[in-house]
Amino acid sequence: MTAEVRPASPPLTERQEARRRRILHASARLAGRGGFDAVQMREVAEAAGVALGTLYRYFPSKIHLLVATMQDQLDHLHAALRKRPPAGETASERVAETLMRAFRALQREPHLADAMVRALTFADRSVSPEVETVSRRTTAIILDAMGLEQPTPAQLSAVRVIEHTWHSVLITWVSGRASITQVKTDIETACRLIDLTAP
Amino acid sequence: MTAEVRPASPPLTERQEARRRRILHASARLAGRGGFDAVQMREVAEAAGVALGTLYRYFPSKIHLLVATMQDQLDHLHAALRKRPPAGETASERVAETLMRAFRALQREPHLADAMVRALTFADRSVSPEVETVSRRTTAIILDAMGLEQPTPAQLSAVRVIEHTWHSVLITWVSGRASITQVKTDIETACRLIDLTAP
DNA sequence: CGCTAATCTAGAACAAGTTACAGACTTGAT
DNA sequence: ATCAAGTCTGTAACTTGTTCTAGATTAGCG
Repeated sequence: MTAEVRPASPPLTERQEARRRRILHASARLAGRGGFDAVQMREVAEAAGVALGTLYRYFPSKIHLLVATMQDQLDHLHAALRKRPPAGETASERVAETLMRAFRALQREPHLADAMVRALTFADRSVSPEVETVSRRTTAIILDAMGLEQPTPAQLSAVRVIEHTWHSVLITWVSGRASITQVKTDIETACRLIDLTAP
Repeated sequence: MTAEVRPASPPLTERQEARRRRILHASARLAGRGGFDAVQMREVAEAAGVALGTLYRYFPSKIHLLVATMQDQLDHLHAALRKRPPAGETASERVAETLMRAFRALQREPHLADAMVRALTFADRSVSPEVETVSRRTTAIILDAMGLEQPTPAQLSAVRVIEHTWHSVLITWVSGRASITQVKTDIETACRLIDLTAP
């Protein structure tokens, strides 16, 4: 019920690392079909070839599991983005371009997006550290796109608002309440804040 | 599993209206204690003096119930805001002031806020109409604060981003990942977008 | 190798959201 | 006032996330 103290996790053995991978893989695969609801802990455990208790030892809840899945996907995305950086003239264009590229990646797996986004926003305090990690990685991606050495406090505020918009627009998109054009407009609108802070 | 077609709901008898009120009241009271988890359907039914099946006839899921609870609270808020409109000079100041007032109202009942915000963002497609209603009311509150007759498309975009920021910052606040000062800063930053669209 | 602690497995058990159903009660129209 | 249709009640069952337990396996160490 309350958050656990997380002592710096001991290094995993090879077989444990493999188990962890299998679990995350199974999670992503099931999510890729029916979304959040299709990720059922018993099925994940079976697909990963581990006992239910073991699954819970690795990921203390379904939300933890899905947030970890998201961390994983974000890593892939960040790597892909580094390979081909955005080409826009201004910082705000580059950020918007980057986020739209991320969005198109999500569009390719809408069910997976559903599972990850719902888990991320439903997460309670016990998952805060993991959600923070996701947030930091997102921030890093945006700052990368801006291409700044030392962002000013005003710029960091703008980035925060852009991130809020990003998360919330994803929610409305996965729940079918926003069209793809709407997503694009909202992201671009939020990105204008960057121009406001660097004239 | 899939969304139902909702035929324009027939008018409720007096006793039915009373039942509905009792249910919403019980929901808000339980939420006011332990938040989302404390709103347990069996307990709501018992506290409202209706059978479990009846509760589900009025609100087809826990999420529907909590979103309806939010609609209810928003109405109260909107009424209170109309009585004492925001006093700021510029539109963006007035919007920021209004949202901060709403935020202070939520702070007074943090558990209730938790329940409503979590439900709102976890809602899937089957709850879209109800969530849309909440969104429209929020938009109305913001437009009221701006005090405009005919908002331009650009201004409507800005309002959308402000709303995204509002929802997302609430999520981070209820999950303990953002301080109250952070909330204030983020709201004010988003509101700057309004100035950008009306020079 | 042989021991000990940690980990893993299989499966039962529990909790809360949701559904199903039989019988009692209301409502509205005649 | 009576009847049919719709609603409500009480209760059990079902589903899926989560916890627990007893015994098998594994890892690390002397």
